[in-house]
Amino acid sequence: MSANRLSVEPIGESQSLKARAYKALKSAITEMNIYDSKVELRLDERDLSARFGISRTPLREALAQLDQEGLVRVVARRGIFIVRRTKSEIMEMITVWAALESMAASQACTVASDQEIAALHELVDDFGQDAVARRMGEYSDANITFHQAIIGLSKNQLISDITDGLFVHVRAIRNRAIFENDRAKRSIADHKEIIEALEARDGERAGKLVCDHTMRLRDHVERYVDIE
Amino acid sequence: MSANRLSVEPIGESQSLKARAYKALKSAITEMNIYDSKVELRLDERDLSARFGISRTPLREALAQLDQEGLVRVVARRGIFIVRRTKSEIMEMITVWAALESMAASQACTVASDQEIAALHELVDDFGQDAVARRMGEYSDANITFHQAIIGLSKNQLISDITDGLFVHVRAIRNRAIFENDRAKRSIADHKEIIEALEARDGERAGKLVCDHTMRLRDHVERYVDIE
DNA sequence: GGCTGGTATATGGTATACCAGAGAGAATTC
DNA sequence: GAATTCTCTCTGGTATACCATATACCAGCC
Repeated sequence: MSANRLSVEPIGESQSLKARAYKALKSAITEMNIYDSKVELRLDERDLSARFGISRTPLREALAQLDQEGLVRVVARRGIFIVRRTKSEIMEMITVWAALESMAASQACTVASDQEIAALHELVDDFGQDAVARRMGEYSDANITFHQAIIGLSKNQLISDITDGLFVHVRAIRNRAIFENDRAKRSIADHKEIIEALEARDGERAGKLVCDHTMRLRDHVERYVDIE
Repeated sequence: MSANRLSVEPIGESQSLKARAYKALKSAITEMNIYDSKVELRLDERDLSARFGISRTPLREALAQLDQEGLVRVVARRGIFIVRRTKSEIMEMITVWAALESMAASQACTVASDQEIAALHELVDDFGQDAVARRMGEYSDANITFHQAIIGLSKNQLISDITDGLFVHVRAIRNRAIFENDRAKRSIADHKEIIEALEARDGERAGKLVCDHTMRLRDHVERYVDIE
């Protein structure tokens, strides 16, 4: 190591208080099981600012951002409430997810490299039938990882950004038996088929497979998941 | 615009200053031709708050929201800048638009009423060949109206919200010869075909037609529109 | 004369005080 | 005792003062 040269990265890059409050709040909200029983859905600006050790101003800006993202709803002189999405809103999100990932898969066939596509195998193979028997939470995460990977192959940053926003909400109901065992097995078969289409550079087929796959999930949630 | 029309706001004062500042700024930004020559792209918080007659606090919140939407970029101790999207960003937006409107058309086949679909004819027929010769700006607006109508038929609020956000950006480059005469004629033919598919309740075909139609626009912009 | 380092200022970030309206519970009326 | 009104408090909205730093400009040293 060249000790004769000063470290080029003293940086520090101290984030703004707003950004830090935003991250902290977002992860706190997404971690908690807002669909379970009687969790407190109300927040208080002054209380939060005190607990974060910052003033209300940057905290308010963070809350305003979360409000726009739909994680929280700020009501004048009433309070700040963590929002539970309705079932139909979840349906809409999955529909948008299906449309965008389908397009991403289609595009990936022309812009992704062979290595990138090949890398998808790991995301599926690591999760054989034994693993399926593990906690569904793990499978759910691996499942979302796979889908995010496909989206990433499209090199379309906007699609990635939008779907990331959606996954935050969809993940919140993952524990509600969306992915039970049978679905997991079927899901893995679907995933392998999708990879095949990508490897064959068949954009139309890849798009259709992805769309159908996700729309089946949508129908499943519609039928078996009970929210509210 | 009809200035003699009654204000749609029954009360007017109930909106927060933030909301009003947001609306005012957003319309001001979207109206200006930010891709033209040497427009001033820099904003100043204090100057704006003075001109709006409000304090910096609600103005800053409005700006933060515009920042998150991507219309503006707030840089600490540097300034606030109206952002010009890059060409590749516009490409991504049109791609997302294609994916979502395609899905919307497909869904519309099952959830839209006959009357709702029939109403689409007006949006196309009112714009015959004569009208095509009018200012392209008008056509562009009518064009977007048609697409928004299809999206509305899907009854998917999320798709409407996302695409509304995209149209704001796409409209900003509408004057840059996206829709020249030939394309307009072809476009109208496409639109009629789309309506046929919807009337036949052929979701798959409607989706594909819409997708192809918009992706052709994408290719056109890719080839002929020069940004930056 | 040109580079270096200090300094003024412009600008977004943050803290804080105050405002106004919604709600709950006390006070009042019948 | 029940319905109504009043008041008090709690909460988000707004105004304002101050803070920290990026930038430009200026002075001074080589």
